[in-house]
Amino acid sequence: MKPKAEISEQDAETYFRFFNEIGIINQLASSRAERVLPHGLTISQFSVLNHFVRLQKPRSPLGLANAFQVTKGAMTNTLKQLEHKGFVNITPHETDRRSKIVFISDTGRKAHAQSRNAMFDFFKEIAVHFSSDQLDRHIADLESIRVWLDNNR
Amino acid sequence: MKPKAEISEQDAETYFRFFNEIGIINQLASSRAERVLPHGLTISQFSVLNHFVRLQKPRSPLGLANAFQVTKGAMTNTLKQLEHKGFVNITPHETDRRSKIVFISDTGRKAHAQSRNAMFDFFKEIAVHFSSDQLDRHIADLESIRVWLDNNR
DNA sequence: TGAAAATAGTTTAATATTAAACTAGATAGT
DNA sequence: ACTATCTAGTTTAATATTAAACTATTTTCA
Repeated sequence: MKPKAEISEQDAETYFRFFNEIGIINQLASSRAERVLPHGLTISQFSVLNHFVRLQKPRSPLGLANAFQVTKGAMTNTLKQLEHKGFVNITPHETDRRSKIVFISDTGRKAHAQSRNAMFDFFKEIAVHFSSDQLDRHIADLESIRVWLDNNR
Repeated sequence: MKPKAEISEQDAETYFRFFNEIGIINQLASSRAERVLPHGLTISQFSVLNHFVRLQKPRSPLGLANAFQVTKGAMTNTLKQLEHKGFVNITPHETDRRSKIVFISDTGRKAHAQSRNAMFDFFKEIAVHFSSDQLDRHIADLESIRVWLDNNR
């Protein structure tokens, strides 16, 4: 049995507001980001490109689905669109014929660079009002909450 | 022309991570909350009930849509389901025949009370690891970011 | 007062997502 | 080696959402 802390109505209100603010920020920031991204890229699609540019390694569809906490079906859809746009190459796995290997293409890299510029512009606008230091102060807590939620779902 | 701050790659990384953590937290917390809510209530539906219990005043569908930053169409859908479950009453506006007035019903209040208990249990689990004070420290900044995003979309 | 513009709500088509069923291929235990 | 189980990926049906078209009223103002 999991331990439970006692909390007051006040406390509950705080938790509720916290998740509420998070929900609205997510909605507003996502729709803004998708409006500035080129080639009709969604956040999901951009995230996959970004993953490859940062990690510099191919990955299976399932590996990507796990990395982004989405279902395999959702990743099938995202990859289908990236492939259709020519931004990733999908090849069969050498030995395991159930599996596939995905990697970013050269045009994909270009699209990623453009996307990053667009995001930069958005961030610059934010930066006028909220410094990266200011946001950085929140990240450690956000991360540990995210990890806890992930381990306790 | 909007002013833009100069930001570094590092800074951009911070902004990106911030919104990324927010996105994942939102996803995990929402799905967890919807799993514990009774009567198959979604977050959207619960939020509407919660609004009425806190504010104690009827409201038009459009007023609700604006309060929750969703489209009128989305609110039509949410209200249709709440009405179907018997949790809200929807009556025509006395004088303006384009408009409607929505208010929570008695069974709606009961469902809300149950929902609140379920949320409480969830919050209690979180509270073992993250105090309301700890989360409270983030709320002011989150709120001002939310407000800025809302005014600058 | 009458026409044009605005407002409230619904409907429609499109989209991203999930859970669950399904297919094909790999692995493990007897 | 055979069978049962597991794994990778796709497909399907359902859902919540948005933007845009549409209907019905109300308001504005010339």
